[in-house]
Amino acid sequence: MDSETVANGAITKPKDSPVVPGEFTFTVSKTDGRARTGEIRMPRGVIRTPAFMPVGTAATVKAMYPEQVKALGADVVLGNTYHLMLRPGAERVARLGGLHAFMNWPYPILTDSGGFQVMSLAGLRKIDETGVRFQSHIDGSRHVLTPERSIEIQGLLGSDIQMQLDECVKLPAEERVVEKAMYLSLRWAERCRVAFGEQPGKAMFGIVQGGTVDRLRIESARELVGLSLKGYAIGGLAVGEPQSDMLRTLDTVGPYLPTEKPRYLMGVGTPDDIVQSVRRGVDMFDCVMPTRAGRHGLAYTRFGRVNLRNARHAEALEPLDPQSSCVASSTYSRAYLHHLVRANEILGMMLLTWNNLAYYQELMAGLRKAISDGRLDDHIAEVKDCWARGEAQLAKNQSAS
RNA sequence: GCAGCUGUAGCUCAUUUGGUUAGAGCGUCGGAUUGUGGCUCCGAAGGUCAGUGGUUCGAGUCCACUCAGCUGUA
Repeated sequence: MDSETVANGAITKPKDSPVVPGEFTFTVSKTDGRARTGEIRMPRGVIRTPAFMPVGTAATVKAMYPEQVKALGADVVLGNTYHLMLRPGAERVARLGGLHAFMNWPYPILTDSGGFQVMSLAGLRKIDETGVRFQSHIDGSRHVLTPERSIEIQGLLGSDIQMQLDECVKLPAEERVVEKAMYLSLRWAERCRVAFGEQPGKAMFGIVQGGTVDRLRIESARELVGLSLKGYAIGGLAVGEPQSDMLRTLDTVGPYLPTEKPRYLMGVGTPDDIVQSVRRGVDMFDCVMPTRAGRHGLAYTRFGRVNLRNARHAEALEPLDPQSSCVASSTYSRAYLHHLVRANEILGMMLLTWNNLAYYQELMAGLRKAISDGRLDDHIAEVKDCWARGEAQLAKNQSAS
């Protein structure tokens, strides 16, 4: 564990992170098959890729101190247009000095455009060429989000990597629905690019859509690349389709994306999803899995998943992972975590979120090193073997008790 | 002591004038969760309807007694 984070049991003030003026750049230092490792540089810092970005929707990575998130090795967090525009409001965040100062995270921030949340959260929503009309899930108030307004909001927040507004379709869906959403997203990408203009040191990413239809994905990627953006996201995956469909879609899209630009697979995923996607050349990920699962009592570890709600942990004195450098993983007994989760105690959420993010960052660091060393496939085999052995052990303990 | 009320799943309660296999919420035991609602969803286990006896073709339901709890009263 980074001593900075736990010195004297207190969260310490982070060292100032002076903003270094400069361009937004991506350099690949090593490849292994289709996988690559490298760095995205921008004034607020460096993102080591492949990267996992903890999700900090409402200007907080839930149940974590920002200082902890950084100490775990996260170089960038995700913030959210939809949530922040509703509460506390983009203009207010701007008046308060921007999102970085507001949430005490001086490092890079990527913001989602709000398209996905409108699909997954908002009530009554209407999508047309101009944008999205929706009702807030908080108070029912009515709002309009256009591509231009989404970029404006992300600018007010001070986001370093801004996402185009897109329409994300839940799968399975009819092909014509997916196609319509893909073309609308393309037109919105162009409007977002114009609205974003030229902003040194910052980037706007486009989002490839098209469901699991190869023809649509290829068309989407081709058109987007024509806009020569600074990075390309693959959206609309892990939204209900089997993993095999997702991986096949990555295989399809990969060749159409420029190798010198970062690739971001949005909303993914489980450790296995991430490992498989890194092999296919993805550089960036974000997912609520480690944080949400943590709040619900599920731990991700080197030895697979552990559901701490389960009665079998009630008197288990061993920690989640005695070898881990993370305090939450190596010091607290499963019995204690079980109790905290059952009692719905805040500390339970904090410790499990901490453990999960630690594991995710450890997973990414391992993948980066393996790519550097040119032994990614061997490394992945080891990682998966460890999950399998852990879960077999858990099953054995269960049948024994 | 007397009178009244109450007794159904671990808990809080349903169960139309007696009528198929007594239900719900919470809890318990599992599972799901992928560009975050600490939200939510799915499945399972769990009952001698306080007990005994009676009336009836048929009783959680009606009657008697016993037990337990609550309230009032001398």
